Amino acid sequence: MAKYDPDLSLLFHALSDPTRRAMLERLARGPAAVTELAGPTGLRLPTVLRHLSVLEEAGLITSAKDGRVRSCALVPQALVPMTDWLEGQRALWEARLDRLDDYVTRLMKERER
Amino acid sequence: MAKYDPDLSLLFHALSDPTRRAMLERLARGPAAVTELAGPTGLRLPTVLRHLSVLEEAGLITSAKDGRVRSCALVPQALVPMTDWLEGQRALWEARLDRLDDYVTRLMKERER
DNA sequence: GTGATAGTTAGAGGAATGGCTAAGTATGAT
DNA sequence: ATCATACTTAGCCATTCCTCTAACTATCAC
Repeated sequence: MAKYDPDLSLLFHALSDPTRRAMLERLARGPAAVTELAGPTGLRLPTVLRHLSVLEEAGLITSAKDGRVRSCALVPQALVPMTDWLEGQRALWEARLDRLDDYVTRLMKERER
Repeated sequence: MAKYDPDLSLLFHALSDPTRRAMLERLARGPAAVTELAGPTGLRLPTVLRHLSVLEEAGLITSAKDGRVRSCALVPQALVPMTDWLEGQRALWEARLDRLDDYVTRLMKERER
């Protein structure tokens, strides 16, 4: 089992860091240069660059250099594999929740007698 | 910025490992004991236990001991914070995609003249 | 109580992560 | 040509992660 899906792992890992999520939230308002993304984080540039490369390797952002400025932007479709997986799970999990409800309900009815 | 939301970080981190995702997928088919979860992974028990505790600390599963067997089960609502965040982002990202489309369309119309 | 079963705890080791400084390169402005 | 800006690269350090072995505890079955 557990044939590993590098895509999902990279994606979930990329989102597991609050700094990176904050960067994505900033980028949701439009493309931005590296320095601009660094600003609110309080982190040094090399550190920020590492975070950006994690995001880029996960396919969540693209970046291109224009003159001496590197501009970063979201890759909108990038969330799809994750939302698909979560959606699939949610469906199954809720089915289980229903069965649990049934079970509890049945238990309580037993008690009432 | 980046006021950190430990919840989301724990959740995304928990899902970033293929072994843990496989365990969740197994649990989606119903509760299971530790040894049963360990089986398909090929990992040693202490390793499996560590994965389970990551899942449990993220709030994705619960476990309870009955006799000498520990039974693990999903916590169905646990995915909600993640899907909420992703849904919020998706909305913003797609808005950006629309604007990009607009932009490209406009560019192409300019070219046509 | 003996032995097998199902976890559990403690600890070690190597790789990956997240942060830094220091020193580089490339480009725009004067 | 000089200087400031905007990254970029290289390397260090502490911590966390994933996995293991070895030894332990707690049931259950005889």
